[in-house]
Amino acid sequence: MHAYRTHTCGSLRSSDGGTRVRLSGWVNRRRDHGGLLFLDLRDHYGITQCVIEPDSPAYAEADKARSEWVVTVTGPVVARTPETLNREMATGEVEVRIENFGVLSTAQELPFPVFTEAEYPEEVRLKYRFLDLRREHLHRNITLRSHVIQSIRRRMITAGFTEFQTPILTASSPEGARDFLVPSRLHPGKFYALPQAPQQFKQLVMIAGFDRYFQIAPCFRDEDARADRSPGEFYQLDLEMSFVTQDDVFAAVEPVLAGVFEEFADGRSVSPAPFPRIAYDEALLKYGTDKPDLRNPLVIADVSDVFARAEVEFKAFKNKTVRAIPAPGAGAQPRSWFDRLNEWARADLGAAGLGYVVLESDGGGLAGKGGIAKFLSVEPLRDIAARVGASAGDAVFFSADRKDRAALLAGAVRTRLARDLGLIREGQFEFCWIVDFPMYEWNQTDQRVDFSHNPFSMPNFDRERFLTLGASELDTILAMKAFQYDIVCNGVELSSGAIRNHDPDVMLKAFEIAGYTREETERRFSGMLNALRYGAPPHGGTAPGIDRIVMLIAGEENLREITMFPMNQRAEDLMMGAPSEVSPRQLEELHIRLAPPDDPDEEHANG
RNA sequence: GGGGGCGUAGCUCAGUUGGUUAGAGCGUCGGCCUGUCACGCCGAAGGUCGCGGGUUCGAGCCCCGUCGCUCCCGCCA
Repeated sequence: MHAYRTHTCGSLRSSDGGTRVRLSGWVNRRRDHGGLLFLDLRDHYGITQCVIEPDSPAYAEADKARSEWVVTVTGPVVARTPETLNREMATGEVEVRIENFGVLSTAQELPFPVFTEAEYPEEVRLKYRFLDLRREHLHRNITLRSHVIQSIRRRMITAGFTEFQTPILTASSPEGARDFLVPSRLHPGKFYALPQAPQQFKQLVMIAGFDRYFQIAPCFRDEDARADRSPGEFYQLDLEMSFVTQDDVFAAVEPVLAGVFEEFADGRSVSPAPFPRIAYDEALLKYGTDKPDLRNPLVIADVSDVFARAEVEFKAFKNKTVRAIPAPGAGAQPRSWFDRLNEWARADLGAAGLGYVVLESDGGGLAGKGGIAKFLSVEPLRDIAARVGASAGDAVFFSADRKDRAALLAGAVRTRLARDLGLIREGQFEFCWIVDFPMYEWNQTDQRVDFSHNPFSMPNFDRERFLTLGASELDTILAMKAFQYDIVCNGVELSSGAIRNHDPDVMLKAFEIAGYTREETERRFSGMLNALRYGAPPHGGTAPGIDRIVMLIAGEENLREITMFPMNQRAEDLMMGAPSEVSPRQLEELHIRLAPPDDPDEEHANG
């Protein structure tokens, strides 16, 4: 007989009846009937009911077993009678009669039971993560994560990509998020940084001639957490390709993502490739965000010109950007529903207010009721209705503000309306590319030009003209687009990518426009610029977030549900006790002296 | 750095207008029970009401402060 098991706890069926087997696992539940003891044995693969009677020689030993003890049992597989089989369990048609019983490991009373999916506080779940991971739901999510990554890797390799590892200890980068720093022992006063992304390395891989690179890459950023943003560390499907246009990148990525989502769709539909391409400006206008949820059927329209007309005398909307959001069927909602939305917009969104009008049929025509209806005569009302595709029985909401704020407010209203009215098409994965991001933006506070997103993106602009742009051509500079794109699924930004700037002259000019002198750019990005001067192929790529892909597939709202050992919101690992203090000797070796923030207790103790 | 929510038994939660000894379910422990599978029945143990201060004859409840968890804003090229 095998030392620990001949079968797993998920494998036995009625066809195994009569076989003498050995199982090992955790005691999931213990049901003591006095004259009959049931022990449900659980391992990674499933649960099998084991049973023993008091006259059995092994009874005394088996009777001691408690929840979550690790035990091993030997005995024959017995088909259950029709009255006693359990169709809820995969192994429910059999049970194992315990003839030999051994305890491999005992367990203290658990801080929370692991055989239910009840909700427990994060603090407890994280401190005892190894117990939480025993629970079916989390156990399944983590296994799913592994399968998703395996599928991605297989598809990437099939598509002709090669996986390479890039360094974890690297140099601090001057742009972007805060770095995690690692002190150098050999170089007093100097630090490594953990990579925020392998951005520069993957470009160097292209310059080195490897053509198609990918990596399930760990990334580190010392920024505050969100439900969909881990503190500290996360993984990206990092990829880069040589001799490609933006469309070539899309064509390579679409089948991989669509394929993975279809593989794990489990009845949900996936938007077919090619995914829709939506220009950044168009996304802000129609959806009020650069990461639109296309499961939401509502489309925003600009109606600024309608309120600018002389005949429309509504001062609050004059000289503002006004966006209209349709609310299909909302005419049936009570007044209180509109008031609640208005109050929400004021309190939560900081809006001055949320205008609305309810559309009614008036003979053959259209009439407005409620909200700002009295300011809208038939003509403007009809125009607004036509633009958002609304008709009698619908309502239309308005956001009015400076252009950027009006767009974002309209986007928030669009999302809220679709949720409240039950319009979101659940059970779908709706992908899109957001393209034509602006290369630069105006920094109102500092009165200067900033990079809008990624400073290493190639401007979508004539090269010779770009090199001669003057500071006075601000309108041209701010109107310029970049070969920069995001991929979005169900309102979740999965990745940003770009066709990179592989031309050193264009890069120096790009930074000059953003206020860097030539010398400064040469100094800060010397490694990259140097490499570009030795024959760099045109190249580009993207980096979809693995965690967010798994979140979408698993249908989870929080990264902790799909991460094996997550940190809490304050970037602490409660199980391992990280971050932790280190010994004076370690600090000495690293040439580090601490200067912690003032601690009143400390002062008191010293004083 | 800022804002919202939460904090009562190991866990999930109830706790009225401030009023006697702070309760229930699950879990744990003990007893009974031969077909359960969320087994059932009986009993027991288990509490710094997050912490500190205040108001009051009296505080889980009211006030002030503080800590922790969480969600959001800032931040995340």
